[in-house]
Amino acid sequence: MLQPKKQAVKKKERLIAVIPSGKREASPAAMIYDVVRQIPAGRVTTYGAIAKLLDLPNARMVGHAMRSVDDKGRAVPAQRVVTSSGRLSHDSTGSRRKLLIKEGIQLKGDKIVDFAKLFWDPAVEL
DNA sequence: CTCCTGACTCAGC
DNA sequence: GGCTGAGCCAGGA
Repeated sequence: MLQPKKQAVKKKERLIAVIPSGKREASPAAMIYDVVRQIPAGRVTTYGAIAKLLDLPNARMVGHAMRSVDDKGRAVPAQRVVTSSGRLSHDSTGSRRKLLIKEGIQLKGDKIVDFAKLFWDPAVEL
């Protein structure tokens, strides 16, 4: 999947500890929001990484969670979440791309330059 | 409650 | 590197 992975250690427990009590595993979406919110500016992660961290069988729900959040106007940096190929998906107006660039991330078209270096692995960093 | 859709990913060509 | 098809689930209608 991803090369820069140092150690694919599951730190689910640790992550959950960071999540405000009350949410927990009430709904997978809630945990996803928390993870995404912890992505530092200037770094990016993938749907798959998050899905793996939370032991979700498919990364699709991560995207759906983002979508829902977006509709709700939630404060979640969805622009820092990309596909496993390091590309932006469904960047309707290119607004996400702009945000990333503003954070110092270089993009070639819809693909992230040095994706491997900018990749932020929640399982390792968290 | 059932059906449909979809911010994805992986294996195969 | 790119395209195609299939699998996976949650949330909305």
